[in-house]
Amino acid sequence: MKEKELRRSLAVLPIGTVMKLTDLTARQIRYYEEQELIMPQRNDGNRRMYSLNDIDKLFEIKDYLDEGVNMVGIKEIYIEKEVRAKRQRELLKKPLSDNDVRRIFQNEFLSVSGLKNPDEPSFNANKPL
Amino acid sequence: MKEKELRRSLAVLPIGTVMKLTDLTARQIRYYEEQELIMPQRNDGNRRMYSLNDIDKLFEIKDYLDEGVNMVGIKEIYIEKEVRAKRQRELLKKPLSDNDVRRIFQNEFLSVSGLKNPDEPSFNANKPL
DNA sequence: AAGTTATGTTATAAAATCTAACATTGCGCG
DNA sequence: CGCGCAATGTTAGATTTTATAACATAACTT
Repeated sequence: MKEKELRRSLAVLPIGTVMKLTDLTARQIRYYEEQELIMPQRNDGNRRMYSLNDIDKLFEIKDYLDEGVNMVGIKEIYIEKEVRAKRQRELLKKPLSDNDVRRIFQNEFLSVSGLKNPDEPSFNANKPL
Repeated sequence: MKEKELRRSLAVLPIGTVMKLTDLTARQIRYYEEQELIMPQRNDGNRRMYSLNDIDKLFEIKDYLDEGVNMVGIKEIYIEKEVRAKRQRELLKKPLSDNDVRRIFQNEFLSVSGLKNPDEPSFNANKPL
């Protein structure tokens, strides 16, 4: 699946196409970039070029906004996501120790039972960080 | 797989992107269109917009040209291909009669044995049609 | 040698995008 | 209520990309 990942991350779409696909305005798309939610590449002439992954992310952003999450919240969500992804990558490298397994199991259990996961910082979009 | 087909046929790429992906010049890409080998869509502003299928086809065209096939030859190849595809679509609709099966088997046999397939018209790129 | 094919090159016009600034709208809050 | 900020709209002017069309050319065919 390395091939597919590469394709999805190829920056081949100009902003006009992205507008049509996502039903967002250029202003919105550039604003989300300003907020560092997406980082499109630039071509030789300084035009923004987007990948399919960028498209996916824009749809996600749209959904979050519809749900009432603000920019800061969305940023926070992606930071968390990245932290988790990195942790996951680490796990894939080294096999788990018994201790890791216990810790992971405990976290899972707490999450499922509806208790607060100590790893998941509380977050309120309307209160400043 | 209907979803994937749709995505592959979505016209989302401007010619600049296609140039980079295929390593063809704009002149070449437009010329192949003039020859009716590809038919990109146009956006509201009359700019050509290409799909992933178009990209695939351009790579194929490149390969044929490298092999020494000329435009007329490539056109012929695609006409044949389309005929076959259409026939295939028909087959998928109605179950085969015993006669169909025999005929198909025989054609397969002739092809594999290196004999001329009566269905495949002889074609010489350097002779006029 | 002349014609044809595939491609290069150039000029001119139109469309798409960029940045930056100012405008507007809706919402939380003292 | 009225202020302030967040998200988005709008506009202007510059730059880049693409379109069409015409003419040029190199390599083949005949």
